[in-house]
Amino acid sequence: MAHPGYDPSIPVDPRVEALVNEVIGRVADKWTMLVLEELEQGGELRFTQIGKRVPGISQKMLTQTLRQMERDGLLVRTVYPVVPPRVEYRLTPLGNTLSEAFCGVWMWAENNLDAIEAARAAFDGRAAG
Amino acid sequence: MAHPGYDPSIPVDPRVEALVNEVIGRVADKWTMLVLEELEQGGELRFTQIGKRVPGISQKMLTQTLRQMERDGLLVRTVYPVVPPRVEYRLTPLGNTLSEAFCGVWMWAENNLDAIEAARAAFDGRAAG
DNA sequence: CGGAATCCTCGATGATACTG
DNA sequence: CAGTATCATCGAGGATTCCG
Repeated sequence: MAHPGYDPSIPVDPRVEALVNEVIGRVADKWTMLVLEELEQGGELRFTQIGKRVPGISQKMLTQTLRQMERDGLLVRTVYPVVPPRVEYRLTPLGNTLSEAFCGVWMWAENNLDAIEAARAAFDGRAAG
Repeated sequence: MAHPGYDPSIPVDPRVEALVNEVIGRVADKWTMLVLEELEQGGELRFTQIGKRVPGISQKMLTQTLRQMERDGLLVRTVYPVVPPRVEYRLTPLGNTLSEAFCGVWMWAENNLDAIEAARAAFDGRAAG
């Protein structure tokens, strides 16, 4: 991987590499990224609030995403024993650092939207013509 | 989104936001990220070389991923008219900047593998016990 | 070698209904 | 409200075959 500290001459532990890939695959998940962003913005949010803030997510995927994130230590789930039930989600410090790490990608996407659209138009033009 | 320049009081153009989400969804794709890393490391690589370096990718997905990345302007595809065919792929500057942007996420994953495994173990222990 | 085309499967996801 | 459980689908992706 091309990041500081990577040296191709030093073989990476395959188990470590596999786990990194698995973790990347997980956190790079569409819903995970969107939920992460909403909690970063919103602080502590309830189940339904998150659902409203993430357009298009189904209740099933929201539950599933939140469970995985909780299991990975990205957020904490707090149940208030009241009726009706009240469940709050908030990022852990680990979740916050991941959010920061993704910051560069969000900025890249915003900064390069035009370049990408231009590239696509050029590519499609080539394909057509 | 929680990144510099984001202000919730300024409504984001929905079209821009949709496109950002689409781009994020694309580049955050598992295969895209892995191919990006290999090209960042390897410089100019041939189709088969990339396939070997990305364990588990099928020929179909490799082709598909490379086409999308080419269309998005992340890499250039060069065909040498020789026999047998020789096709080289290399990142564009845009591809390089994306790779840099992802660098933070790779580092996060590596640096926090232990924390994630510990969180999972704790979560699973709670669930079982 | 570097694909394109085809078929097929399986898992991710959505929709729906029910519950503490 | 915040889920769980169940069923249905749909498309991503793998396997295979063929080609310039």
